[in-house]
Amino acid sequence: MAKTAAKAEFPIGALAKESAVNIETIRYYEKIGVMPKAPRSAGGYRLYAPEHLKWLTFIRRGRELGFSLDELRDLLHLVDGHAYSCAEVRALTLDHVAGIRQKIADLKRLERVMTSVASQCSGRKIPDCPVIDALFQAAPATARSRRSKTRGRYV
Amino acid sequence: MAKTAAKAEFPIGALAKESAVNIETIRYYEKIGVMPKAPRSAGGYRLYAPEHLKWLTFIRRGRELGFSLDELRDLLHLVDGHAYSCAEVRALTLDHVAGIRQKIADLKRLERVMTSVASQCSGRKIPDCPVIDALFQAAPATARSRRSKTRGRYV
DNA sequence: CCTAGACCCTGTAGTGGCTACAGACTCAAG
DNA sequence: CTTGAGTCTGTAGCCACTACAGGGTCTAGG
Repeated sequence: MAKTAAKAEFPIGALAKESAVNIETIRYYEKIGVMPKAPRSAGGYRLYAPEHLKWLTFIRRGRELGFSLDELRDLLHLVDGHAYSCAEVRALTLDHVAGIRQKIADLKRLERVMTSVASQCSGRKIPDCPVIDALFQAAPATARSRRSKTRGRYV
Repeated sequence: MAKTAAKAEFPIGALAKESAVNIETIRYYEKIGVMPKAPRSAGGYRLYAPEHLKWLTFIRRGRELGFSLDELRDLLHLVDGHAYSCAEVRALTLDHVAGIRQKIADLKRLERVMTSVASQCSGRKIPDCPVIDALFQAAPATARSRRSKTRGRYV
């Protein structure tokens, strides 16, 4: 446990448990450069320090709040270099909120359509279902269906 | 235009234009069995009839309403065999609506968190941003973060 | 010292729903 | 017969993981 090493190193399994992030995901994060490369033991095991846990927690939280790994990488580089201003970060965040609002609006529209269509269902065993009919009709214009960047289907 | 063929056959490009679905996507749909295999011309071109357009419109609409291709395949097989009851379809639809509501709720929660965090930003150029601080803190329990089936990140 | 078993390693392939290419072929008009 | 638009197949890429296979390492107990 104490050899020549720094304070309190731990292997990837412990980091996974602490952070509630999968081992494979951690390795993946390292591979794509979202997590820094961990130093290795003589046998090739990754060795982590508390900073890594903070870093990973940041990523997990960010993912939960809907940031992409790309965005988080940028954010982390900003933070790591202490070169960020609160205004920068807020701008990024508000951008993000705008995206979320858009998604909520889209989903609400969807909910309205689906509900109204389903409510017309008779429940009888005939091939005359309004849901099916609705699906056979082309959509009315579908405005705003290609927003750059936020191109995910999210549904 | 009229050889020995049936009424009004057209190639994939026309179908793509009519349906507003990409050519590649149509071929992909055929490959994975969501679209039926189209008959071919002597030279190997796919030939489509109006039924195919209806079928594809159904898929596009369904996708816009958030059905997965799997769900649509089932739906289409039901419809194609005329074996569906309106009740069956309604059940599937309402299930779907429930999923949408869940997503809306999640996104609203997200929006609230992000907005409140961003609103605390001073805009000054110091390394003391509440967004960053929030990201460094572990999430509070994160209840309901693993709902089977609806496992997409949707954000 | 040896062994068992828990842990870790790399690399590859799969998920969903497409999109984008390369390189070859077909078709219709001039 | 040529030209150029359209089409063909097959493969690889996107995102953010997840799930293996087939090996190596570490450590506690005998």
